[in-house]
Amino acid sequence: MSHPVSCLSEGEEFGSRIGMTADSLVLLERNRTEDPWEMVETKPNIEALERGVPGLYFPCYDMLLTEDATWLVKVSEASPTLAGPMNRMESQEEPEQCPVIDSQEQGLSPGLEGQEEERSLEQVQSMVVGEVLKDIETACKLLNITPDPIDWNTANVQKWLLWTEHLYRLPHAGKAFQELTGKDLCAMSEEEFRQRSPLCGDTLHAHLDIWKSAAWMKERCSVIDTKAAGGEELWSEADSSCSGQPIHLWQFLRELLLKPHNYGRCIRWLNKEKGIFKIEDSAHVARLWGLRKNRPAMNYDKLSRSIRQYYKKGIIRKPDVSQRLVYQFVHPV
DNA sequence: AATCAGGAAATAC
DNA sequence: GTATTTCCTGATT
Repeated sequence: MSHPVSCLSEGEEFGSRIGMTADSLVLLERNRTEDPWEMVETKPNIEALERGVPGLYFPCYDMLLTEDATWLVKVSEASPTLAGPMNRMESQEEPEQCPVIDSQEQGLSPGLEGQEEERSLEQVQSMVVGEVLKDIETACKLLNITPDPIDWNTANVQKWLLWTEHLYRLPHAGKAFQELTGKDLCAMSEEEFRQRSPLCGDTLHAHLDIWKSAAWMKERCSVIDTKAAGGEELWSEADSSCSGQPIHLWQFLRELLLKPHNYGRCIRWLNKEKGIFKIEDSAHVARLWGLRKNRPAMNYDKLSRSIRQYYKKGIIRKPDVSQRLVYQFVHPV
């Protein structure tokens, strides 16, 4: 499974740039799990299958590989939150959102009234792409790196490698890419990746390919959006990842809690209204926090000490009936 | 053995 | 100065 598919018959620059390798696409679904750190088995996890549109699963990949990329633009129109960098807080208010519903609600392709099949296809496509972009954005927040690999410094590259390796249970290959910047990385062919890392170079290359494509899409969408909307209000809902200030632990915990889809197995609400949450996997949460803050030695002992500092500040407290690993936000939102 | 509670000092910004 | 991070002692689950 390691020959790049020359995609996109209409070979304009859009298409060829967007085109992902066959590897990338296989990776997209093979390796996605709800909680990367918890991954025990590699199972296909495409929600389309679980939600009962089996017939559309494979065709959508054909489309990804062969169609021109106008649907990507539609995605950007349907999901303005994807357009600007880091500004999709609002869509994450709904923990278990369904991208298909999203698309319908936001009026995806209103001009296709008669063509149910095409419409469904587009829904699945936008869903898949949306999920990928969402994952990338999540990873960016987590690692505190930019979505576009071209901007990465050597430290960012190492972080990404560490993350990707951990995410997909790859052998550690960071050393082979030690002194490379994102720019270097982006310029490398799949072959060069394999030379650096015979074991997983192709996989890493494929993943980087996905990131590159996503960044390119994002940039294009934001250009379109800026033209259309005058570039205003894209930054209105500044979240912790673009506010410039270093993130606070309580904010970070809130972010994890906001994404049960991704982190529900390591931290979850016991009572969202009261702000009571439970850390289900202390080591895991600590690892994520350490990753975010560049503290490789972070552990739950230290993380919990930081939480306890919040007691006297009135940010977090122990619930009335104290339970192990259970805390409560003093001011639930 | 893992968590919890704080004091105290170190560190990053 | 703030917000942790690091380290530690002792208590609790």
